Amino acid sequence: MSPTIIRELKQKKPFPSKAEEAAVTLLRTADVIRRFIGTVIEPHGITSQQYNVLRILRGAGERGLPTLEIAERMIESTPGITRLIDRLETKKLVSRERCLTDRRQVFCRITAPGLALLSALDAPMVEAADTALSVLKKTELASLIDLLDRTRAHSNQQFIERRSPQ
Amino acid sequence: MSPTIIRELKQKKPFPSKAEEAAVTLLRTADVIRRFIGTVIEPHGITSQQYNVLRILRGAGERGLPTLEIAERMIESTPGITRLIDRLETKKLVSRERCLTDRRQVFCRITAPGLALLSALDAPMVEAADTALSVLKKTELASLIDLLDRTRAHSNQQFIERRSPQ
DNA sequence: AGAAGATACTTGACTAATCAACTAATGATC
DNA sequence: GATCATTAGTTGATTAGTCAAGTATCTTCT
Repeated sequence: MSPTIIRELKQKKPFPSKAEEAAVTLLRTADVIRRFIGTVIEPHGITSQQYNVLRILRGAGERGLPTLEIAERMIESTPGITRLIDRLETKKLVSRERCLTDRRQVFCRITAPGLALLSALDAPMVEAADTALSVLKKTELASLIDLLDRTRAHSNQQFIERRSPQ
Repeated sequence: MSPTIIRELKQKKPFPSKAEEAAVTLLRTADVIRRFIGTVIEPHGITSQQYNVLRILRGAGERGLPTLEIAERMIESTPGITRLIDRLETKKLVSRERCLTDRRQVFCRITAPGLALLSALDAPMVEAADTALSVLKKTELASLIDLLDRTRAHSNQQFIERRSPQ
């Protein structure tokens, strides 16, 4: 019964559509979470995006991953993946090597300092997420995840169709 | 029963905490929605952030709003509000005027071309949001909004406490 | 009234994101 | 096996975002 987002953004009129209200609510909530998580990551000298890349590379293990494969796995997609990784390489947190079997590809690997940095962030990150979402009960958390998963699957499909209509 | 986000990001291991999974899911879903909405707005020559400012100013009416008041109402907060509005002024979509009673403040108002641009976007925006969220039933939409509202309220509080601990 | 503090921006310097070419390597086809 | 298309990544130019410091104005408190 309480149109929270309307009060929060000091809107005079209610949203014409519930879907639009949900979209605005989703974007604003994500922004709050993003900034909250940022306060955990950024004091360690890397951005959230760089953290994301390191996590992906840790998950990928010894072999590493080709550059664009990393881009595809990022939480927030970015066309600037090359320079993002340039900065991580400058900080000695990742290393790069051209692939021998397919010389177009460049494999990226996380370094020991990179792994150490991630280790230091593991506990604080879990704690931050727990804190941010601790208002929700277990079942609510599960239902939030489910609603978001379905929304994402569907709107991603719409996004793809809109960009490349056949 | 399906850990969608794990498959999607090609993670090998499940998330150690449900809260972390929810946070990642939330951020990624917001990113998809943001890009989807971007495809509607950006062909009109403005960014999503600029669109957000115009919407706020349309809602504010004749009197307009002081610069920092706009920043507070934005969906995604930005410290670069001055230059964001500079760009809108250059495009003649907003006008600015120093307040006479408090000469520190600068009131921003949306111009006629700004209003026209918004009008052109109203229907497509509602449609985009509807499309993006059309997988969810009415009750699910309401419950998503509720879960997000509560999450945001709580984590925003945590964010504030963490930044300025007394 | 004059000083101290708070507000409301603004600016400068720097970093990062975006888009559109561009190169190099590979694969597919005739 | 030359040609065309595709893939993988890079680079350049432009735009946008971030953080710290600065200026002007107002408020409060002696």
